[in-house]
Amino acid sequence: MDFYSLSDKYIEQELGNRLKALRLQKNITQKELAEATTLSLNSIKSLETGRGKLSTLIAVLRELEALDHLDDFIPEITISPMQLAKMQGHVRKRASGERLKLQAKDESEW
Amino acid sequence: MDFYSLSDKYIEQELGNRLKALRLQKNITQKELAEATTLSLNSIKSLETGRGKLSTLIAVLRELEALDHLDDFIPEITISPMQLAKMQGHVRKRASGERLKLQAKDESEW
DNA sequence: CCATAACAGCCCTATATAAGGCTGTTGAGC
DNA sequence: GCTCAACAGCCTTATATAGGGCTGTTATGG
Repeated sequence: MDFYSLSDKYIEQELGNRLKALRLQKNITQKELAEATTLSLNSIKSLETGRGKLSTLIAVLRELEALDHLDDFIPEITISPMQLAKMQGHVRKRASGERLKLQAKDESEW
Repeated sequence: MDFYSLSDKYIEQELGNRLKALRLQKNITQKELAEATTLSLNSIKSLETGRGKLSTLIAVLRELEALDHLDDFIPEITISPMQLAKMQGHVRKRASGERLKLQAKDESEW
């Protein structure tokens, strides 16, 4: 699946669809999920349409027992000994110096 | 990494930290990232402290070229031919019938 | 050591999500 | 086919995030 060819909105909706599919696979109702997470039914419904906050997502993932792959998603950056040596043991805390120019998103609808 | 033993807040913060590390690895400033995503500097800063919306996260991941692992994170549910046969070709659209009881979160601070 | 860009953290206002309720639709089980 | 729980969608109010600005701190390059 190549997400880069898809719009942000589409990805959000797809994420919502998958959360719903995950819930149904476990045969849990939206109401039950709301109660288990102490969130409102509306928040669960919104999340399954792709909207919502990070905190909502994480609470739901925990209840759906789907937090496991968070590590693959946004991996912890591990600095190899070689890299660390090259940086003389110094870990960068700010971006600086010459950088690639990122192109800003244009006006076209995403 | 066992996320289930960690609080939601901690996980959110950890996620923010990793996004920041990812950005620094690419030597991009928060301001550059804000411009590239057409988000505000404040939104980027908030995201890196673990707060924010799903839409913000996805926009940033796209710019950091980190959308790839979204699939592993919340995989598309693929129904095996055997399962599909067991369900007689019917895909469940609602939770129903007998279900496990989920325990609601108690008052203790997460 | 010095100058400065990168960043954290606060402010205020605009906007979107969260919560709670209510109505209409539909799929699952009988 | 019927019934009713599960769900979608809309409304209102409360709350959190987004946007923009400003100040103080500090990592980084010179």
